[in-house]
Amino acid sequence: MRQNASPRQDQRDTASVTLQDIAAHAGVSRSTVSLVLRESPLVAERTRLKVQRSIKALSYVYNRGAAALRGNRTSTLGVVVYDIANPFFGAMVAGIDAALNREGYVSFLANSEDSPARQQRFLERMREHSVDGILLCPAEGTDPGLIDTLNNWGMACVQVLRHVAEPPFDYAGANFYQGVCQAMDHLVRLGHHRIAFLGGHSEHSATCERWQGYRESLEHHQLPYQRLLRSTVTRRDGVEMIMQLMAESPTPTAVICHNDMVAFGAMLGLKRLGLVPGVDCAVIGTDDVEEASLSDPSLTSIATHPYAIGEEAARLALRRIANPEGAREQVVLAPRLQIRDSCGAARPTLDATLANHAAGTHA
Amino acid sequence: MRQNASPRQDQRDTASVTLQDIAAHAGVSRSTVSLVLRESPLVAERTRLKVQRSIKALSYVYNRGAAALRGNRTSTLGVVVYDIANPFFGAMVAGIDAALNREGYVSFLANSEDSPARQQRFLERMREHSVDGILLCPAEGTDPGLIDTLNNWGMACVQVLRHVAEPPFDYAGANFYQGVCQAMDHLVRLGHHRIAFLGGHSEHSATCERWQGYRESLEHHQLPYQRLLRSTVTRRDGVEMIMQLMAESPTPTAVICHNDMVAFGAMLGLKRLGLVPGVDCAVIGTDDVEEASLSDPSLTSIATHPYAIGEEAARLALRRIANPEGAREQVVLAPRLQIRDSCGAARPTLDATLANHAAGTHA
DNA sequence: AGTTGTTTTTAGATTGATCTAAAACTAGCC
DNA sequence: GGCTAGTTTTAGATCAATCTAAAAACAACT
Repeated sequence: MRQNASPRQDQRDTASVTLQDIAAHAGVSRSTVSLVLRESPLVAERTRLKVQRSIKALSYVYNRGAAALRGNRTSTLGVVVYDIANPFFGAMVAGIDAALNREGYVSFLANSEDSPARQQRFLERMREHSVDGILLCPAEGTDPGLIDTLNNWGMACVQVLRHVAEPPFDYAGANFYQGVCQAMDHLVRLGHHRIAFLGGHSEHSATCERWQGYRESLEHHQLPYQRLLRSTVTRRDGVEMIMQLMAESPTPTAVICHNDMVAFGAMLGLKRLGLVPGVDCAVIGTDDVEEASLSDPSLTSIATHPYAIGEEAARLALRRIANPEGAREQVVLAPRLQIRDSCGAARPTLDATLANHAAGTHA
Repeated sequence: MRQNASPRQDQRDTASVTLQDIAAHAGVSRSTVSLVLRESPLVAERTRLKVQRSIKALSYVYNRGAAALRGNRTSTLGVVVYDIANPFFGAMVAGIDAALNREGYVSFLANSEDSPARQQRFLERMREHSVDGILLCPAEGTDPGLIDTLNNWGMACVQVLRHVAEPPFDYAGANFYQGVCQAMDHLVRLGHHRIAFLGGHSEHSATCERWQGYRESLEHHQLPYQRLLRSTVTRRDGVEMIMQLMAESPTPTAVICHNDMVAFGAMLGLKRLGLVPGVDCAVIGTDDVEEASLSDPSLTSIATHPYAIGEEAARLALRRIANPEGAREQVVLAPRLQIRDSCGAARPTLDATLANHAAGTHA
């Protein structure tokens, strides 16, 4: 390919200008050019400039594949989420992308659709591509041993949002426990006594933490009413669960939802029943997605900051890659209760409505 | 690394079992093993089995980086979107992922945030990683020459949803023109005469196509009322635009929105004004995102099938990679008008409302 | 057995960077 | 000028695969 090195033909196989070519052009060795590229302090200022001029002149393109073969960094990362169509994950991926971009890293993305088999296939492919690390939102049913396996494969692995492995692991997520407690405190302060919790997959850490927050809060405030409905976490589930609850007796006066999708569903369900969210029943969501401020009524939500979680997870992965044997870290962001209209804090009619409901059931 | 080849130590640097090792174990040459891996018909059945047994026994991992260096396929693709937090793009990326996964390809994802500079940086990085192709939703303000540049770089480039280049190019998207015409026809059939169009960035192909559909449809149906509001395309924009329109005289009796987010905003704006979407003003969205069926009222929407577009775009890219000189293709999916409650088709009160409005203004 | 024609297999070069260890320069000093 | 110490530069091996062209194995014919 090099033999036809006519001086001006940079249109087709521009792609194959190599270190050797630069070296020849600048009158130095291949090794020197390599050092310049990697900004080594070893090379003298004069040669550095000379080489950089040649690099420009020949419009050289760094071949990361070749570099990765000899070196042991690919500057690539794998990202696994289980539902990329969910705007929460979209925001998280945007955060990951921004943080990696700053450091010259680039990421493969896979959507596991919560299938451990799909997840496994992707991870094996990542291994073939020798990524430096993995950001993993583990699919439901992921074997806890997977994290160790990944480490043995020589990839840094940061679990995000959910975790499945045994304690010393890298993790980035939100403090869901604390978030639910804040929401509970707020509702109790508003005078609610019958508070239900809607949704959650199964025994995931992220679900457990929320449920634990709910249960401990009930205990702490000595509330006897307890209603915890498990389900998948779509808008549709929200509709169905609220309808079920409202058919029971006594009905709850407030519900906290696993995420905002469920909360939107719950509000819609209330409307279908002719009830007013925030008046007849308070609704609090989790995540504070953009739509929360624009729904009717606007949704009170436990903000979990997906973009920031993505950034933190990416940064942690880069730290682990730089120092594989360092102590494992857990980055847990504090949530913030974003108060809006759906929990009725702003409505004067609420108290009366609550009193009404309460009268029908409890002493 | 090979020197300490103790027979049983497969825990740490398992990662470095190489073709050479397999060859030694199976008693054949490196070349033969390579042929087996690539499922070449040249190798005899017996040796093939023998080699495959050795591959299993040593738990070999294919090194795609090394293969890419010598060969000329990396089995990787770059995907550029401008807003991954938008569920529409989430669904599209899920479609891409599914289609690539089937063919053993894997994709780098970048979020350009509609910045041509960010987009450019990512594409240069992709070039360094020598991806086989790019799926590009061009950022606003992308230089039309970019597509040729990418082709000169030796990457297949498929534009998705928007296109900026001169005619012979690869593209996958929806027929937005046709979608808007369908919506217009439907509204006219319901008796609407004053139909506005809400939203659209600037001179993107995807926006132009919609506006053209709107304008030509007005002409075709000989409707004198024309109101086309440009804006970014968030829920908030929908609120603002509908409020502006409803303050004018005459007011529209129906609006078609650039996407579902704008439509949700428009419905919310109507409610804030004390009006009922689908009764006082019909609202039609575009995309048919999952939430459309669950809003209040449920939203009539021009379904554009993002998942399918993603799949088609990925498949087209793979075709182009297999045959770089083949004729360029445009895959344009037909939209389908998903009729629900927000355009009032189901409400008996609509006609009266329309008559009412019409009386106030026209002959 | 020798020739021909397939079918299999292989040695050795190649891809484009990095690494190691040594060589080639400097400058400073006796 | 010779010697040391420090700074720059470089040759050559290396990473793990693929490719090319030729060799080896085998079968089928005279």
